[in-house]
Parts: sequence; structure tokens; C-alpha cells
Amino acid sequence: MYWEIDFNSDEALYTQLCNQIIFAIAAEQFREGDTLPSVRQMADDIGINMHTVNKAYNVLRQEGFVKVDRRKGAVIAIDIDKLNALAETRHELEIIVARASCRNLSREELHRMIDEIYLQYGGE
Amino acid sequence: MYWEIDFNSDEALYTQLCNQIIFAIAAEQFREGDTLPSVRQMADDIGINMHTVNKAYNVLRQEGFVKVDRRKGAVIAIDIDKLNALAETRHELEIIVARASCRNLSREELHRMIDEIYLQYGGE
DNA sequence: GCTTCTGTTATATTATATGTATAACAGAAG
DNA sequence: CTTCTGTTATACATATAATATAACAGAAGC
Repeated sequence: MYWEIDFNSDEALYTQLCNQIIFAIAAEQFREGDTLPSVRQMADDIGINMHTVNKAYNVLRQEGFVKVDRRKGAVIAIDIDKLNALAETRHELEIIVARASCRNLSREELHRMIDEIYLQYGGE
Repeated sequence: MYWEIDFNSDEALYTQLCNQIIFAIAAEQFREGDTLPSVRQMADDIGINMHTVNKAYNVLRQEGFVKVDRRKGAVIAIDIDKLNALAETRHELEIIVARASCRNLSREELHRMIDEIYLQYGGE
């Protein structure tokens, strides 16, 4: 599995790693019960520090994407709190939609983008 | 004008202020040519430091939402680089959609949210 | 001219976040 | 008994965030 980490980005490394893993889960390259590489292995693969990976895994745990097992490592396990998920998503969307609206992006253009992105994810 | 700043949030104060101002522009509470309160006035109103407001204004300038004039202060002036706006919006949406997809939020639910948010902004 | 308002710049301090580096620990697996 | 987990601790360097004073230059109003 290849991880796209941009060392020149202003996004924190652990944040980038979190996003990459979430992308992979959404694309079903990982499924419920699959284990992520160990923190040391992942750190070696990417060329970053073990603790940076550990932080990413713990953020993912806190956000309900994985469960961390001392024996097996980080296991994909989506904890769906739908109400919470809706509220969080809405808050993030509000910021994006406001910016888009200021820049004359239409509702339809956003809809189209979402459809395009969703197509990559098992699509219905 | 009332600004909703959460001092307990983990979002930086200047980031919150930027978002609030963008919300206001999208809701047309500010229009092209309107001036924002001076950095000192705004800082006083909110109860934060002048430099924090100054940083917010400069971020908004860099992102193309205002022009800062030494005489008049910060003036709303949307600089629309549509290609750039599309690319940025897409990148931000990709992260949100991946998370939403992992949590079984449907495409339709996202569409609905976007429509609801857009309704607040001058409607169609 | 003088005062007052702009944003701007400079410097300093404090706190927090980020990332790396070593090292050691306890528990499970082989 | 060795090797693999995640975990914890400590230390260090750097960057970011936020505040605090202070001063400056330009424009506006009187």
C-alpha cells in the first residue's frame, strides 16, 4: 500500500496520514477487521518517526475509525455515531459552502463534485 | 454585528474569525466595498488582541476575500480565481466525503445538507 | 498645525503543537 | 527465550498561536 505524504505541505504529517487511511477505508482497500501496519513498520515505510504514526493511529481511534489492540495493532473498526457524524459533517460543510458561495461556485457545482468523489467509493 | 468566537475551541481564534467573516460575506451581511471594523475596534469588540485580528485580516487578504487599505482598513473585495477555487474546494470536499462515506452517510444526505446550507445564502 | 484614526512593523514573552530521537516497559506470539 | 505488539517517559528543536507594548507613517477632520 502506498501512502502519499507531502513533506512540504502545511498539513501536519499525522493529519495527512489520518486522511490517507480514511481515503483507503472509504475506497474499501481496508475493510472492517483488517489491521493496519504496526506503528514501527508504517514509520519505516513512510520514513517518519514512530511517534508520529502512533499519534495518527490514536487520532483515528478517538474519531472512531479503528480500535487499537496491544496484540494485533490497529484494527479497522468503524464506530458509527450517526448523529455525531451528521453534526460534524455539517459543521465542516458549512465552512466549505460559505467559501464556495463567496466565490460564485454554484450549488450544482458542489453537487457534481460530491458525486464524482463518491463514485470512487464503491459508488452505488 | 455579532461574532461567535469560542475560546474553548481547538480552532485558532484567527481561523474562527476568518470563518465568521466568510459566513457573513456569504450571507450578504457584507457586500463588495463594505469595510470591516478596524483591527483595534474588532479586537476590542471580541476581547482579543489586535494582532490576532490583524492576522485574520491578512489571511483573508491572501485568500482573496478582502483588500487591505492603509486608509480605509479591510474592504470586502472578492478575488475570484475560479480554477483555484474549484481545486481548493475539491480537495476539502474529498476529505469530508471520505469520512462521510466511512460512516455510512449517503450521497443524498450530503446533497441535502449542502442545499440546506445554501438556502441561507441569498438562495438560488 | 494638531489630534485621531488607519494598517504596519518590531520586539518580547508565554504556551501549545509538531516532529524527532532514544530508551525502556509489559503483554502476547512463535 | 526471542520477537513482535502498543505504551510510556524524557528530551530536544522548531513552528505556531496569542498576548503585550511600543512606535511609525500616512490619511482625515477640525
